[in-house]
Amino acid sequence: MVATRNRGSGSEAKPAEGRKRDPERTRLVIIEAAREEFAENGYDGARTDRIATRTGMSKGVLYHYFSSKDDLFVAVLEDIYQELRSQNEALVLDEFEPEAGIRELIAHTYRYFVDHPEFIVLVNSENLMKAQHLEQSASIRNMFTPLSRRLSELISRGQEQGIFRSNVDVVELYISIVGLGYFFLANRWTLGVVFNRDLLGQGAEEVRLQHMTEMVLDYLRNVKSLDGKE
Amino acid sequence: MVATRNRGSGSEAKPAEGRKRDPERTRLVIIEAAREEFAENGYDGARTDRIATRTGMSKGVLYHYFSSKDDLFVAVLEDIYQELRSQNEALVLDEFEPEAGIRELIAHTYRYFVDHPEFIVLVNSENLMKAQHLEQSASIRNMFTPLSRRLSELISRGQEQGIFRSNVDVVELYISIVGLGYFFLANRWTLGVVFNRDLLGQGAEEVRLQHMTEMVLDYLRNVKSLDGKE
Amino acid sequence: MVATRNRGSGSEAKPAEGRKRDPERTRLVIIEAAREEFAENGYDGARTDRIATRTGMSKGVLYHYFSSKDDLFVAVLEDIYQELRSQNEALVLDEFEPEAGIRELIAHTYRYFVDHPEFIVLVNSENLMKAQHLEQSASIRNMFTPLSRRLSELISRGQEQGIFRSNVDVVELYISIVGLGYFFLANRWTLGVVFNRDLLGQGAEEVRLQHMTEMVLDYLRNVKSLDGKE
Amino acid sequence: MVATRNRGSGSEAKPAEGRKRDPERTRLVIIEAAREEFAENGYDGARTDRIATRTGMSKGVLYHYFSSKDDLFVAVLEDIYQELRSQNEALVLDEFEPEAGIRELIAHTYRYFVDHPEFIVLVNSENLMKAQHLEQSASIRNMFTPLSRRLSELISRGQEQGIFRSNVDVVELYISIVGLGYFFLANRWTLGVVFNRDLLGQGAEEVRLQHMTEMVLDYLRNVKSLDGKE
DNA sequence: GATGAATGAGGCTTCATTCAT
DNA sequence: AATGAATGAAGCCTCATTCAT
Repeated sequence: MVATRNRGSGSEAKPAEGRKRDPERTRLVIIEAAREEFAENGYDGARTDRIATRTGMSKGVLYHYFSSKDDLFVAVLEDIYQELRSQNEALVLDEFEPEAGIRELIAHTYRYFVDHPEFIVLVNSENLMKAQHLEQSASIRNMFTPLSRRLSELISRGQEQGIFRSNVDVVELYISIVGLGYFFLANRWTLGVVFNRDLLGQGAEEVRLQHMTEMVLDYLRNVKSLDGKE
Repeated sequence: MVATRNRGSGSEAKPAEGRKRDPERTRLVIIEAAREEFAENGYDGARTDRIATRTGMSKGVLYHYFSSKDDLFVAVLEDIYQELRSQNEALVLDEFEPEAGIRELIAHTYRYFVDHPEFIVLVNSENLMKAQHLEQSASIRNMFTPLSRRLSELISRGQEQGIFRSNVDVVELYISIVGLGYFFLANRWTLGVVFNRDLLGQGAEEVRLQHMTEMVLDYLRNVKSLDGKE
Repeated sequence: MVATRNRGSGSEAKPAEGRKRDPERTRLVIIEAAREEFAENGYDGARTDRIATRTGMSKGVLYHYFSSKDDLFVAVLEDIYQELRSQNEALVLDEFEPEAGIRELIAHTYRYFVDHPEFIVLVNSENLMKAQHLEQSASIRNMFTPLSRRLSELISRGQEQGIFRSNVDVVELYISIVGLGYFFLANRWTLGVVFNRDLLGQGAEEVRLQHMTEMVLDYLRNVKSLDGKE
Repeated sequence: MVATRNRGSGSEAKPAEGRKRDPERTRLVIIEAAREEFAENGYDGARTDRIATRTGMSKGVLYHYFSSKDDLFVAVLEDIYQELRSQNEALVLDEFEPEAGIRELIAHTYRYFVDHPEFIVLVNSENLMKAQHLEQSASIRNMFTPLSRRLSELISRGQEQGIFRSNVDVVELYISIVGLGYFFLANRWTLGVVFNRDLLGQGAEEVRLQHMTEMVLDYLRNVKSLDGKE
């Protein structure tokens, strides 16, 4: 997202052509470039040289703005998490009926991952390193608790209407919503090989979305409580 | 697994003490060491030096048995997929009632990931590289179609008994079964930060298993078909 | 010294607060900052960034006043040598009896080095570079010949009074006077290690001064000439 | 010295021509090359690339033998101090009459510095860094206490014979013996400029030796004690 | 077969200096 | 005059791989 991404004009990053000496902008250009590089190669596979090349500036500039590759990685992570969160906040769940709200949330979340495949690689990298960067980042800790709360309210409304089950752990639910899409998108290549099925196209993506939406809703719907709890 | 891991004698890996010149064994020791190294650091983060150190042998030996780091990585991947598959095959699904069979499959699969966290890192690494190694590996392509078939049979039995829904895409289902656990286990660190919840302990692991089991079963159970299609 | 250091008001260096556009003053502030930086790190270890930081001004200013790091180093050297010389000149040797004059000179010189440890590092740095900067500096060549002359006069008086030996090479003598203190002060750290003795405190400094004073005076005193020349 | 330097054959360092794969020798070659580079440029001015070039080997080799530039510097320091000490030990002071012994010690020490100008630069560098490397080196701490003892014995003999003064601090004395030569040799370039005298040739070196020998002996000789205290 | 010394390309970072503003 | 962003050469160090022994 790089903070003000797409704000105002549809302006675009890259070498900051035309404008010169705009530190604010330069910083964003660097984060954008780093995001691409880290996304394509992971943390260890990323090269500071290539990040510099992507910015169209010299390598030294990176270090004028960020103290190290690590520091830059943190900035990229903060940026992309910020972006995901603001995407989430753009979705006003309380305008929907409970089931429709869930459907929206699932689709919205999934589409974010489809549109921003960088997120997956960056987050995988960070988990490989046991979240050592995120833990240092004040801006990220607790970042998703607001979303938890809003989801919680949605579920409550559904429960009050008698259409949603009781005993829903919102965090577990959200992890499932994310995980069902994330895992598929992240592991399409190996999954495609072991099942000998083409999972890379848009068709496969839509099939997945439909499947996972059903699964989540079947879990939430109240009917099963009749069968006795599980 | 390293192919014949723990098969035959209860012999154990490492420097192959006592025995000399057992090429077969040496090869396994190397794969074992490489597996650990790749698992802790990912492909790019792994160091051939450290792999050598872990084996207790010299670096030249690695290159005697494997032509490159890439080659070694392929061997490790083949080994661990082989292992997962044989774990799967140890689970004889047709001995179970349909629902119990699903429960077993979910738990079995999940526990494999819990016990072999290497799998996750290795597979993530391979997906970062778009499965370039796996695609070269004859032994892996189609590796999971047998499992698909067996799962399919289990579902069919459930459908015949009227307890499972119709219209189940077995591959999608299996991806969900795996993904619900894998995603959680792989991303525990960042999830823990953004939700400010401790997800690392065994308690959290069990909660997860229970949640995902419910979700999958709720999806499979027939009741919902009454509500009209989803 | 920075030329007019502490001259006139008791004003002090640093960011030149309050006053604006005082090029003369700015120049001095820079030299002062550079002196500290070079003194702490030697020529190669010094950083232009840190010099700028010490001045509280931007790096561009340095290059406005001095054309290069080298140029700045020359300015610092000239400044500190100027300072040493004016310290020397403050000592009016002809007001003393010969022996007392020597004692004063030794103590005065030594105390200068004690109080200005920068001198030692700067001069060592310059010798490492074979005095390439000094040789370009017109203001420094011959700088100490006045002192030689005054020392020479003092010795002559002593010789006339029959208390000092004949055949004294004044330059050699001055080098000894300086060297006996300089070497100790410059190499306290390694000497302390190899002799396992603490040489860093003020106690050790005073012991040294006394020892070297005795040595120089014993050399100058006439008595030995009785023993036959050496 | 590089440990076995000049031992056995008159073999010489450099690229280890002819011989291949002789780690022991390679290590010495590296230390030799590093010694030259550090001696010519000081610690900060030295370049690892140039050290590698001097060895005739690739840069990676340095790091196969030493973990860092720092580590290499320590090795060089240890080597040269070892060398100085063994030079010292080659001088059997108790074979000389007291005064002759002192003369020998002075000349011996001075000539070592003349022949090994590296020593001066290395030690100056180390003092700039406050002996941080030496303090970590077990082999150097206390290295000169044996010499102190031997010098002490020589002085005692002189005192017993009534030709040397009492109250001699051996460490101070030794620092003077070293310092009178070291300071001159180290600072010839700047001294030459400020006194406008050529101090670089062999002539100047010999004049210096003579002057400093006189000075030290005049200090040690007993006569002055008649004059009362100093 | 086995060792580990040696290679050399390339990784991350620094730094004196320049230059647009 | 002054700022500090930008440059690019170079600095220290790493690492997969090769090769003499």
